[in-house]
Amino acid sequence: MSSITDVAKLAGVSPATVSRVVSAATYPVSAATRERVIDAARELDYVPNALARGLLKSQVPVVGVIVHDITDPYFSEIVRGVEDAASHSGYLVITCSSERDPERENSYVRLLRSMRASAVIFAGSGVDDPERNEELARHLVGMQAYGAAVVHLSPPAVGVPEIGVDNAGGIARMVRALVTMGHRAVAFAAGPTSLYVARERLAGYRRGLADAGIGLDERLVVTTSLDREGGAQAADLLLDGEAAFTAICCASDLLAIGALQRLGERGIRVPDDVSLAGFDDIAMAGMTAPRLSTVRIPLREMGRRGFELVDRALAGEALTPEEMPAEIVLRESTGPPPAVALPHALPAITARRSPA
Amino acid sequence: MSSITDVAKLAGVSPATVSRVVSAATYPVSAATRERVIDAARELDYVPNALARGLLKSQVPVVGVIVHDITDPYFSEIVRGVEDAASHSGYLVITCSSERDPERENSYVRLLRSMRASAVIFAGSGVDDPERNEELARHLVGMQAYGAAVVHLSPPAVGVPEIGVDNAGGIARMVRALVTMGHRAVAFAAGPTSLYVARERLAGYRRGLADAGIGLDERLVVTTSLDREGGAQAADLLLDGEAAFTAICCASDLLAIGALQRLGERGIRVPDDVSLAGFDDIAMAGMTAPRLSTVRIPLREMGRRGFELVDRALAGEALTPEEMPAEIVLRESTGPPPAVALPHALPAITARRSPA
DNA sequence: CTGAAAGCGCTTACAG
DNA sequence: CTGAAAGCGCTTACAG
Repeated sequence: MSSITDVAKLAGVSPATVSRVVSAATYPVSAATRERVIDAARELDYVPNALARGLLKSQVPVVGVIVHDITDPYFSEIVRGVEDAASHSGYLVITCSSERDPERENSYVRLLRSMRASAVIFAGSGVDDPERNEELARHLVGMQAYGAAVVHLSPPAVGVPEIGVDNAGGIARMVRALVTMGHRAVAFAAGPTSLYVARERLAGYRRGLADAGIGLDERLVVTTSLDREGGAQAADLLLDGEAAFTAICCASDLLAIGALQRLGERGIRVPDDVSLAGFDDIAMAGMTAPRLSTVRIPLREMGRRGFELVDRALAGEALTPEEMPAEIVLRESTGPPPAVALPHALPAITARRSPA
Repeated sequence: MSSITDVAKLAGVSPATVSRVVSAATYPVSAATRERVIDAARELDYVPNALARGLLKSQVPVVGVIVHDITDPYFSEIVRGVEDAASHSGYLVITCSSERDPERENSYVRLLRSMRASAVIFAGSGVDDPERNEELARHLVGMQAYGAAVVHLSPPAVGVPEIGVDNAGGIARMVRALVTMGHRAVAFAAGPTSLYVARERLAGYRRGLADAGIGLDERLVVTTSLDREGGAQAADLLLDGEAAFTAICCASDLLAIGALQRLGERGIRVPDDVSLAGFDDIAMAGMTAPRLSTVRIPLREMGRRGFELVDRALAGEALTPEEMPAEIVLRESTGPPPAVALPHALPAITARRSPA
């Protein structure tokens, strides 16, 4: 491994001069000297040591992204956006799948701090855990002390996110679209109330109903986990309940996909017997049969924008909160309501199945 | 930001002593001193500077994973496995979506080198590009020069991968399973021949056919891209071709999902009219309707194992190549062949649709 | 335009 | 068991 000193020797100049031509800095160096340095660097296959540089600058061009799970398409899409923007500026991105576990999250942030990462981007929604927040806050203060930026892509435990999502508006619009199709009894599969996003989306459901002048039937709101299992569970709960419904609005695509599957297992056709809508518009939403109607969030764009904010913050600019749009996209999983609503239609559906 | 010196002062000891208690090293320090240091460190919220440490050790506990696209579930699963294993050892993982572009790949590896990352794991299959390989090789030599490990999870341009996958065996077994169900005319949707994996999987198809004593019909092998679009294209090609087939074996799940969708659009039922099989067993394979029969590769496990090898290599051990198994999982997209094979059954299928 | 020198925050022989 | 000193590879005032 050749160092700056090796290059300096070979080029017959001082290390300071090599530094001046090799680093991005714009510093006057004579053309002849510059060329000799470049030749020497190439000859020695010199690659600057970012650690040494980072030690001086007290940070390295690395940004960490805290996600729930990189395997969840919602997050991998965001991470990709961050990566695209970051790599343009010569930054590397570290992925941290915290599984929403405060301990893992803290340990990741501590590691990021010890590495003097230039920034942390929180892509997942916060969970309510005062204990977590105490230690996390300490690390964040520590990071800011050496000049790192912190950006939230979703509401943090306290305060406003640098980049929010119009979660409530998105769901409200979807509910209204369903009402326009003729639905009056729209159920809602909500995520856990400990998650900010889930709460916002539930609020959107309420608002959508209110906008349409439809009263809320608490029996039509089922709270489960924000994944596929939760969706299956929600479908069962609704089907085994008393309240009539002709559409199910889900707080996430994964939830909707789980519901779609369970509905299929129970012989219920979508959208003939019931309409179904998701949220997020992950790639998978366009691959199901029928394809899912959903609310689209520009996930990748959100990641990109997240890095842009990091870049700005690093440049000393103050950040003003912004919000990503959430627009509905209607595909084949939604349609007009059936003649008889579920779960009352269940016996007929079962009968329809058996002879086949 | 307090440094080791600050802690030393507060504890009334030398920086060397602080280093000895704070770093993982097992060095004799009296219990009393140790305690004073720990108290001082806590009081100052001291977090060691990994950059300074890395400068001395000439590497930081960071490993880079080069993937095609973190958004592709095949790769995010692997990355998650690496992450799980890495975080146990206090390593951070950097994701690099190269899009199989030699330039991006080189630039990522160079960045990793400048950061003195402890290792690079190549998760994607190599592409044939001599030019790429020249620069890449230089960077890899550079990394090894400072003690970094390099691990391939798929065949590299030259040599044997540290962790291979039984691609050929997996496809061969799937072909045999289809033959057992009664199929004789099994088509194959292959990936681009420039990709090692794609070539291996094609070889598996050939072998499977040979094992079953069935002659190869070149018209039944269609070469497209390894994604959803490729799958739709493959379905069209086969359907618009002359050769009869009752099953389609795909080189990847994404390919199979694309084919499934196109088949559906053209009114063809799976598995009634044609059987369909994928490869990889990404999460999505279990969510389609019908659920996809496929060949399962333990992706996450592969990632975990990849980091374990890094760990070993870093400890100075020599690595011996190993192979991950690929086992078939039969779900609902495969079944007995229809009475009349495609594409000859097409007119009847079209007729079946129209009246509806 | 160029160089000598100090220093970023650690670790590690070397003494004691 | 503890400490003083050197050095990892850079960058940046400060001189010239």
